[in-house]
Amino acid sequence: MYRIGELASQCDIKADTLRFYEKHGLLAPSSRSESGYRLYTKEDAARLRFILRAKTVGFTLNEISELLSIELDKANWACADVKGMVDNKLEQVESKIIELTQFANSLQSLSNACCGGPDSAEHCSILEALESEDKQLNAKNEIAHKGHHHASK
Amino acid sequence: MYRIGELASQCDIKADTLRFYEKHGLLAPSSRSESGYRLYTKEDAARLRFILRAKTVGFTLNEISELLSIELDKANWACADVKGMVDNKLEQVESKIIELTQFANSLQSLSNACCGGPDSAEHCSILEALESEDKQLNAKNEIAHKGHHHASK
DNA sequence: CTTGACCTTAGATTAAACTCTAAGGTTTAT
DNA sequence: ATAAACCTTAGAGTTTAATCTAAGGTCAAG
Repeated sequence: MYRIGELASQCDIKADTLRFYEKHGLLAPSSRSESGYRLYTKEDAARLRFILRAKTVGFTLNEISELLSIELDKANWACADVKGMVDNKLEQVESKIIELTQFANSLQSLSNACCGGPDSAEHCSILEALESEDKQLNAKNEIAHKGHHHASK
Repeated sequence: MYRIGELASQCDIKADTLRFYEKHGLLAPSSRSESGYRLYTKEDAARLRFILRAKTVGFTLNEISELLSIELDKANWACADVKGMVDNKLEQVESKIIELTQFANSLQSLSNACCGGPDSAEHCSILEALESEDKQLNAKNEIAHKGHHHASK
């Protein structure tokens, strides 16, 4: 059982942020002490790490709470509904991975093009890298769109 | 050459957002028409797509402009500086990819655990998936930390 | 037995990233 | 030639996600 300050410092956030998440339905402590202190379990901590990870990869708190609501409502949902919702989110995550990978490729090719020496970087342009990335992107999209429809948003 | 509204609707954003990006040094049109209209080139559009992609994968506008400043200043930087900065960002991108992949694994295992039928989802818990994900995560970190130092932040 | 580091609440303030409003100039379509 | 649909600026308003403030209760160490 962690108290609010312990959990906060463990996860490198403020206690305020935990109270904020609680107020907005993302994470409530499993119990309270006699004196009313919030008491977080290991499971609460796992849930928090999930929230923080989701945030760093670009999900909004609303999207995250949508995801977590699957857990809260599980008794009231049919398994098929849950699966649908999860698969939907999974598609979003996978398209983010694709974008990030393209992003990484773009940076990698810039880094590769760069001599790394003491001379001016006149000929190391991120835009040059971007342009080649866009060409790659278009090529990949053509392949991707052959196989399956991508109905995000 | 695109005018502001054309580029905006092409990229599914508001013209306001383009003016905002200009004011904050992220993207200025390459030229103006006689009457003062912003005129964006294909390269400007590529830069915009880069910005938007970076945003969807969780970079802040500040981080993005730091990235793009490499391009603007390239004549004043040594190639080694550019390479260092790019490699630094690349590390951030790669750790985001790792986090997203873990995220995707977690969702995938939830989806797999789910019978997908009309029964209650009582036993399909995202937390169950998260817990196994955390175990995986710890195992992976141990492996990852053997090979190389990870100095993010 | 009190000082300092915790905890509580509710509500105000901040920062980032838009988004809109006002007041007006320009261009294209009929 | 005039209305609709653009464009301009400057600045105000909104949303999201915290972060801080005020006013006070609790606890462990000296």
